[in-house]
Amino acid sequence: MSLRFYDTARAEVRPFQPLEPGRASLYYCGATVQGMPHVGHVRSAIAFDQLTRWLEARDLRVTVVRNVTDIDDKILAKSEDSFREGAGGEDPSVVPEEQWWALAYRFEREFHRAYAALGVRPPTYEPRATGHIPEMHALIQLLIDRGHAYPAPDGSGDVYFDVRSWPSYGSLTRQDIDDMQAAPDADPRGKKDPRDFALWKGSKDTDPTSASWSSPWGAGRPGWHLECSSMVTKYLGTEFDIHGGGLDLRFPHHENEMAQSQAAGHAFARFWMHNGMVTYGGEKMSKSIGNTVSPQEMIDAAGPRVVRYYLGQAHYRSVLDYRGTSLQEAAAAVARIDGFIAKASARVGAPTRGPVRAVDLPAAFADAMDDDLNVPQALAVLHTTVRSGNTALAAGEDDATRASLGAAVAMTAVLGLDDAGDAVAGSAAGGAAARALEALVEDRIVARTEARRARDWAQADAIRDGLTTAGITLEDSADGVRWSLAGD
RNA sequence: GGUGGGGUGGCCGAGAGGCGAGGCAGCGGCCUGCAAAGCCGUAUACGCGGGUUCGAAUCCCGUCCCCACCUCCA
Repeated sequence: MSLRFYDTARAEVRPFQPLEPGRASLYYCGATVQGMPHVGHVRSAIAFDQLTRWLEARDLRVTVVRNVTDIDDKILAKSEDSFREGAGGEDPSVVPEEQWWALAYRFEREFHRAYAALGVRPPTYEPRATGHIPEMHALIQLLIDRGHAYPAPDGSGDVYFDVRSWPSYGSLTRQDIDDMQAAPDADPRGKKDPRDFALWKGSKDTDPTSASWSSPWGAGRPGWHLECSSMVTKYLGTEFDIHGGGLDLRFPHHENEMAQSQAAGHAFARFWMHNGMVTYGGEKMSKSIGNTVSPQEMIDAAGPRVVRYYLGQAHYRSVLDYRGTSLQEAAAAVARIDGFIAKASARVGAPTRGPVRAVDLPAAFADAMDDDLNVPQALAVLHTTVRSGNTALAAGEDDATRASLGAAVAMTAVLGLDDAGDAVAGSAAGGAAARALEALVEDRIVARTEARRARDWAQADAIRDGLTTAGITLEDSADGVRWSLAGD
């Protein structure tokens, strides 16, 4: 079977044929950098990182563009708040008297830190909204010329998209404008229809001058949806393969994006892919509810590899409910995989790492990934490989061990576990402290081995218990004693 | 009100007409001086009620419940 993905626009899984043979173009929505990243942001990035890795394994050259929304209402509001008397106070995430652009850039760096820690490879390019004002102006003008946008008649300087002028508005989410529930607090301003959305927002007196750009319709700043349409077209063209993002972006963001791009005459995305939400106690994790867990909290608790495994283990479209025991369970699974990789590498040598190609992977794994990235099923193949590898290892069958090791390492690379943390626990971690630790542990292991040879079990166990208390686990085997740090 | 997605064994989580995915936890065994790790074995699982079928977790009808989106949100 060949590659197939679920396309939100058609609500079905269908075969994926790249627009251009041998290449694929992917645009997915990054963050509005108005605060610290939370787990949901990172899950989305991991999902599209897995997609990218799989497309590459299928021999496609992938161009990935992920935007940074660095100007919006919340960014401006938070910056304004930081100039209030006593701003910040006990909240360490607030920097007093911080300009909006400084705030946006500070959080952009936090996102990069989180992505990097979890092995999300950087996209090919990461454009910022504020860097594409001329492209947005051109698109607005095109929409006005084609009769799908209009400057507000109330003198606000706003320019709106005219949803009633675009018959297929609502088609991405299969909604009829007339059936939609009107927002209770919607401000109609100068809109012809309450569903009309801002392409350009006229400056208000209270806006900082640094957040205002001149335009043919008056000074102002970009509307949210417009940036993506402009940047997609600039970097990937008027038609491209896949547009991704979180499920909550389907409406209104992606609906509006699709409407304005297609109304401008662009074919736009061939596939729309959306990842499921992360919930906490059954409710969507979100800033407005306040039930968020930060990636950093998870990393501190379980290490980056375990967090990567946890967030990437469920199917990307399903809801992922975080519970207190989630990370422990993931840690046990990762320890099993890592334990095999470490022991097998010690026995037959570490496999050479290079680009992973689907044809070199177990067929069942490749089939699962081809089928709309069925990661849970792919993981089952990985675990089965680990089990047979352990059996081969115990039986001293080096060729079989080597085969399982190579397959396991390749599969972890596709899933992105290779870039998150270090696979080899204990020893060789680098650095003076690590070398010192290794020397000390090895010394204790030698002492214990001598005690065991002398059948002095009390002494041998005392040494092992001492190491256990220090968080070091010993494993005896025919090939010698292996040690590892707990939780590593 | 509209539009999507769900309810699978103690827990997580695939599957979508017929050999009970995989992981975690548990139990029994092998291995071990004892452990750890590993291996083997181990489950009247498919929200509820009907129906179709030789056979249904998978199809059909009905019904209950949950989540997301329709306002900023990954």
